[in-house]
Amino acid sequence: MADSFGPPIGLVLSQTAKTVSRVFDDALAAVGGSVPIWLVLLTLKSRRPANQRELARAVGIQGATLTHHLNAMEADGLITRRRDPANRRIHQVTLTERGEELFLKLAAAAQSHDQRLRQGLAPEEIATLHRLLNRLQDNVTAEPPDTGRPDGSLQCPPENE
Amino acid sequence: MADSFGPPIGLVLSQTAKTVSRVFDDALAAVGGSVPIWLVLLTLKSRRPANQRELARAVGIQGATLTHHLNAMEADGLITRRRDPANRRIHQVTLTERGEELFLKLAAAAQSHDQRLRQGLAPEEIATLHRLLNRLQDNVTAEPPDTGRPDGSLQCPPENE
DNA sequence: TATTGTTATACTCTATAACTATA
DNA sequence: TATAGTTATAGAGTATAACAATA
Repeated sequence: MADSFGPPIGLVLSQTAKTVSRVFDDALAAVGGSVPIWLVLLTLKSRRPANQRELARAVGIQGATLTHHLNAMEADGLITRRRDPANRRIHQVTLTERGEELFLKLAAAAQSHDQRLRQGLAPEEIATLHRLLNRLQDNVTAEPPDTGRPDGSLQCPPENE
Repeated sequence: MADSFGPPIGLVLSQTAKTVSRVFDDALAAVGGSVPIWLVLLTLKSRRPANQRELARAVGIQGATLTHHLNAMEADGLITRRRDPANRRIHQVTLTERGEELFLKLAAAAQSHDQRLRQGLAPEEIATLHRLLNRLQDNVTAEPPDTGRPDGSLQCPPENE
């Protein structure tokens, strides 16, 4: 593993993300939210997706998984789903007053979390970090080397037991 | 959120980690493993922890969670648990032949994954990435700012080295 | 009583497959 | 038949609380 130069970056990356995510989870939970809720609200506010599939894709989850979250959010009075009169298959997702309020709280928590993360880092360092992280993502999404799957479409017969 | 300078790094970090982790998961699954299994095997091989608590802490999970994984791994014939004659409370975890074999396969997959990740990145850039990621982790583990958790518990668990 | 680990239970996030309803 | 979304089900990973065994 430490073959080329140093510990596996994948390991460092996932451990860092795990630690940081837990703190973020706690911060969002402290004001009554969660990461999926935050991402859904953020996407609704910032991107105004035309339908749920688009929303799911933007959040990075499957449609059924999104439904799962939307059910909970609707039960909590954060959103409403109305059918589009023009195309009644489409459910238009809208934030309620409570949803807007929670969005603000979560946004504040997210921003505070981000400020904390940025402590002691110069803007150029942040930019470098972005660039390097994007590079990792590109490395892994483009051209599968051998064993992996590119976008999850192919199912390599696993040698699971 | 894009208040200070650019998109939240926490978001970029978690999205990158998610994408990269999924590819890594697939790579490990393709040879019959998983991330927790890999971390357990790797820790056993590299650190020879004295007991399960130490192992759990090194992997970054709770003791009960570790038991969960060890049960599955023992059922799969990857490890054995024997009581330490000197202190019969302690279960000594040892890799079986199959465990050693799987370790090698997972190590190869992990290394291949890591090489893929490093593509197009100079050693200095990798080093910079490590430094920046560690900084993020430190920022988040040291001195909690204010937003506590609802149950009032303290948040400084991992200490993942 | 303290320590080590297990069992029982449950939660969150995720996914796939089958289904309903529209078009 | 194709598209949008839901329901049903499942599985992985994690956690807490209560417990047993040992010291």
